[in-house]
Amino acid sequence: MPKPPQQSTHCAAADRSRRVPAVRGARTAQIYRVILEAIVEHRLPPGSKLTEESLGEIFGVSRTIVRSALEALAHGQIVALTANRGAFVAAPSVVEARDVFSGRKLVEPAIARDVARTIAPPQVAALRALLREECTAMADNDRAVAIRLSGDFHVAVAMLRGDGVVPTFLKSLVSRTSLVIALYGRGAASTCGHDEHVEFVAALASHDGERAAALMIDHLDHIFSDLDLRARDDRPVDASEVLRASVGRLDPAYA
Amino acid sequence: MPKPPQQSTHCAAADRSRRVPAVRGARTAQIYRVILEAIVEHRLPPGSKLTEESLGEIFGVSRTIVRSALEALAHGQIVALTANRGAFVAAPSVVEARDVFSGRKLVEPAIARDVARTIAPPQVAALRALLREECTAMADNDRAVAIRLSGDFHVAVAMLRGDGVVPTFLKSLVSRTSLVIALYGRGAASTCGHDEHVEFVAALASHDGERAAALMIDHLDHIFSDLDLRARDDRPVDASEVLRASVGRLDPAYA
DNA sequence: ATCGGCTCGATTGTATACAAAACTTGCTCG
DNA sequence: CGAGCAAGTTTTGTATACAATCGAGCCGAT
Repeated sequence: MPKPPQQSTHCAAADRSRRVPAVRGARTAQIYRVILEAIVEHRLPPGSKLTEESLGEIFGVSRTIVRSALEALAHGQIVALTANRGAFVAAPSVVEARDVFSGRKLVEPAIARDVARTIAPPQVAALRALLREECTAMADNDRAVAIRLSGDFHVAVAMLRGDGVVPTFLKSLVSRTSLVIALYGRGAASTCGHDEHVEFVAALASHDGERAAALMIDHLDHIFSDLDLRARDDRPVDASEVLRASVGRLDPAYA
Repeated sequence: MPKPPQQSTHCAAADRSRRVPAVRGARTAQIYRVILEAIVEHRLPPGSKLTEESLGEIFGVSRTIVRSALEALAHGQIVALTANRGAFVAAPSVVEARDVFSGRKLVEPAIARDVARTIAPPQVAALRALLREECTAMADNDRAVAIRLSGDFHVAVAMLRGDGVVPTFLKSLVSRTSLVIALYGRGAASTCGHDEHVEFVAALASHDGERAAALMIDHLDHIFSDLDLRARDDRPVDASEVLRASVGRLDPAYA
């Protein structure tokens, strides 16, 4: 009988920038990441069809790998799988949209309270650095990146308690929030909670957990109330085009 | 271009008892469920090897399906995949064990506060019914079922707010808790928070959110402090045997 | 006796083949 | 002109084949 692997040293040391949920191969993880990023940055709108074979062609792998990545994405509700119909970028219903925000409103204030207690100056500085990036992106009118950074901020706050289940959960909620905004967001309002982020960091820095929690709730309410919850029909986009562009700026391995 | 599927009506209607995270086929879901149950009920101890081919033989499917189920389980950290080595029942490290409890202590009190506000008499009755089941199982000395029901109780509380992301997250934490107990639990202490459950329901019934939250924290602390966090080496068990038994009591389709 | 290396068997990683299902298109008929 | 049907095409679902990798056991050298 084979020996079990040594106990996992938590979430091991070195991964590149963003960790990816347990996905077997490196290639699967790569594809997972590229597709997720395209979705989160609104380059692939909700409802877009993700055909296994064309994805496989783009990434230079067989459907086997692509399927694995799609299943992983489906697990996080980023992609919807329909039997015999295939994979589509998820289009959260209004009910699901409410659910995502209800989840965030449950978890994030609790995180804020926790973090406010233990946060140290260098961590405050790190958050402020993120805010500056956000600011730059908004100044450049780079909407896609601004959306992503805005989400990254919330995740970064959660990660101050260390990586773990809660940050992972929040990551998934943040990604889905991006989908909700893609579907129901109107105009620029949804992206620019920037000032609210600044104020929130101030509350954290002064160890005022209650205030931080309250600000977080307001912030989430604000984003939510800026939605127009009547179904939109963004017309789907050709996934091949979008992803082929992504592959351009990847490791040479995927030339 | 194919039309995207209609927006998901939240978490669609009919599944059998327990829902399963987005897994494509019915067969994959079935296998997922059987393995998960065996793990949660401690019939498959942490570290057990799950060989694709033997599982495939047991369930009468090819490795393709088994792999899919294993990947889904790995996504919830119930199973650990190691490159070129295969799948093992996860053996959470001490760090991970702490993380799981820290996640639960963050989320469950918040849930409790929320539920206490809105709970109605029939829901209280439903929880009490669950408690009676728990009691029965403990009286019968049916440890495996008692463990599962104890977890089910926590999930049931979360589901009072409706199905959604938070209950799903909690389900995953509860499953992992079961693994932690399998590894580090000592004696019967870990299972029988039964009295604490009773008291907790009383707090909910009287709409005392603060008390319910406090009781929940105590309860989780109690379970956690009953652990012996020095690594145990349960010797792994033959997965084939255990699962073959499970298959016995399944749909005739898997004869 | 122990350590290092080698070969063999077992198991996973990936691609591909084939079957089933769904979508498309074009035709017929009302 | 539109609805309905039918063959053909595309795409998914599953099994299987083959290559790559890992671990175990054996052997020989120190």
